[in-house]
Amino acid sequence: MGRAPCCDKANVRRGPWSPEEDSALRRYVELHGTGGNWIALPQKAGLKRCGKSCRLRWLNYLRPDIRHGGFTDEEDDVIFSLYKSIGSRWSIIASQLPGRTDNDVKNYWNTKLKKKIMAAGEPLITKTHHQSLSPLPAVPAPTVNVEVFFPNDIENTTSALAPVNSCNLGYPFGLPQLPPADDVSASSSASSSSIPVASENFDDFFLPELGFSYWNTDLLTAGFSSPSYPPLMATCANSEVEHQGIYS
DNA sequence: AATAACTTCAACCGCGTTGGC
DNA sequence: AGCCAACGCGGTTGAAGTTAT
Repeated sequence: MGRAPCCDKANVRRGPWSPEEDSALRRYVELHGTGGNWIALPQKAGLKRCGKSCRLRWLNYLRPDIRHGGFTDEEDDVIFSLYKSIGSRWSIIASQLPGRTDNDVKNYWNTKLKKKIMAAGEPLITKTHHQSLSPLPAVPAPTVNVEVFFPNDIENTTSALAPVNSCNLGYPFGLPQLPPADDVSASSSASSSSIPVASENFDDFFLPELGFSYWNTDLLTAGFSSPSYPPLMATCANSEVEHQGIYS
């Protein structure tokens, strides 16, 4: 037995959205918000559409902050860099590109950027999502020292040495929230004596063969962040692994 | 001008995750 | 703790548009 369908397919419209449907959905969301319930929304908005379809249409096309049009070279760089690091995790990649959706980034990668990069002779070495989450038992959880620099930001440039017992070096899921301009506590924490304690899952994320394009989420949470991010440069070294790189 | 081949991207599908009960 | 509805995501599809022959 398969999964139950999310809606009654016989009684919902499918395929491309008409301008009338777009304006009905836009008007409803602008007046009432989504109410946190996409399933109930189409009926309230007078649409013969599946809630899932409404959600997708809003998120990928109708949202006011969506950017349409071609990708810039800077965006290309971000996509390629992140794809190399984390693979096809499009929602995370898109979250670093204001106004772009995961669907946009995915389509752009699959139809244009991948070909462009291959034509340029760049190797497309990456990890799939599942591979990147697989433990690597060959790498023992080490004690590491992490040194942090913010080359473009005087406020945060103070390098900080943060000894941690084990380190979940991972791509910074949820990039650091920028502290308010008058909030000095976040930026000063990077150089304070308050050492963040990393979590236990070092080998969940550590991919030594890719170099240090990974970062410790706990350190970011603790305030190792910069308004000028990227680039963020860091070194990570211990007796068994040593990496240095620039995230950009 | 016709049409085949190719490209683009909006939309769909189904699975994993989350959160409320 | 377990169930289940809803959400969110990544992979895939297919219609529409564009280019080549």
